[in-house]
Amino acid sequence: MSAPSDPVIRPPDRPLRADAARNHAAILAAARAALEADGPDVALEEVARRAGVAPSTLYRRFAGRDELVAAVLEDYVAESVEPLLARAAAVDDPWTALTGVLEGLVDGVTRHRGLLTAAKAVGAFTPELAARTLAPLGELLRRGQAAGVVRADLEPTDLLVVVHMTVVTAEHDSRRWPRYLNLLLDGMAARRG
Amino acid sequence: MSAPSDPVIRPPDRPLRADAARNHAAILAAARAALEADGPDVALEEVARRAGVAPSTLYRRFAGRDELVAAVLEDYVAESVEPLLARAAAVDDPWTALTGVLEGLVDGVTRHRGLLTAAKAVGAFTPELAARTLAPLGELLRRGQAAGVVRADLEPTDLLVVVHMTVVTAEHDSRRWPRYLNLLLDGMAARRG
DNA sequence: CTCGAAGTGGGAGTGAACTGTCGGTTGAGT
DNA sequence: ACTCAACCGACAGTTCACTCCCACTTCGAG
Repeated sequence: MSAPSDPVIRPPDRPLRADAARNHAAILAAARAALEADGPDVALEEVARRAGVAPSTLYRRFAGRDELVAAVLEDYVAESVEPLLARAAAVDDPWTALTGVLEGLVDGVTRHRGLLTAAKAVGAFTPELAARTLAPLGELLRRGQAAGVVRADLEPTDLLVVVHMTVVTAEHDSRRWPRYLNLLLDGMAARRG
Repeated sequence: MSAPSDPVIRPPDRPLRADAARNHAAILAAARAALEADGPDVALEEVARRAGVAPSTLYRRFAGRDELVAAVLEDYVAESVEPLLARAAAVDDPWTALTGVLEGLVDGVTRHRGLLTAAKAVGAFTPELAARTLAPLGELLRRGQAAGVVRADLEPTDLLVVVHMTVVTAEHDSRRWPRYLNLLLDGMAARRG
């Protein structure tokens, strides 16, 4: 019942060996690509194939599908979403900041539908992860409402819902989502008195 | 290589025997229920179990998963969607007719997410099926535009997109979709002035 | 009511697709 | 040069789609 070389619980002090780190990164990249190309249910075998490693190696790095998807998601958020949110926070005009971040989110997510679907399926959206994006998003919303350009009854989660709504339109026509986002933005703008 | 008793290609002149027809209906009903309860990937074995028939009977009635899902979808459209469209066509006020049908569609589809997901996965949305709903929908849209209450640049497929957008909000909170539909309807109404 | 045909049950079985594990081997780091 | 982390390939085990078979039941035409 001991753990001879437990792949999951890894002492954070000892760094990965060079080749192991390479594989780790290759698997993450391969998983992201595979989720897009082959859908949210890709076989881990296929991910391993794309990464150029044996399936057993994948299982040594990640305990299973859940952990792999969670890692890919974490990777994506840290690399794409958070910088976007940070840039938006630096924009002066609240409306521009808000629409810009929504456009950026939709644009990114439409290119990672497979990942997001898989993440939902395995429950990779932890409260912590959600909070990390909702907090800055809520701040943008608050600024817009304070400036009187955004409807007062909107909540931070509404913004995620709006992103989700816009993203699904890409299934019908991948190039017309700005049209539908504008439809929603129309509804979100404060009513002119 | 001959076909001793080919289960799929059935002479359309000879009707099903009473018990066979019963099973056919039971399987369709069971499949619909199973798709909701167990998700779009339910095992056909499970469907057969729910229907109270042997797996072999299911395969005798339907060639495979694709055909079963297509039949369930066809059934659903004929039974729920088309009557709804027909009722809306009889409503006098164009705006009421349009919003009513959109609400009805969303309400129905949110209760059949599994079916719709499965249908998408197996490509059961044939152009013919789409046309059967798009034609009446387009007519409702045309009436609204003629009356000047709906934005002129909307197209029939936009209405399906709007339904889809609204339906996905149910994943976040199953009871708040009217809120988001209203957001969209705001954007769809003709600009006053 | 009778009888042939249509339909069914259920089990055994094939093959494919995956997940996850094991033991021997390689090569990175010291 | 030596050792152990990390690798690979093979494989056990599962699940599921779909097929085949045949004795049995049920239907419905005459």
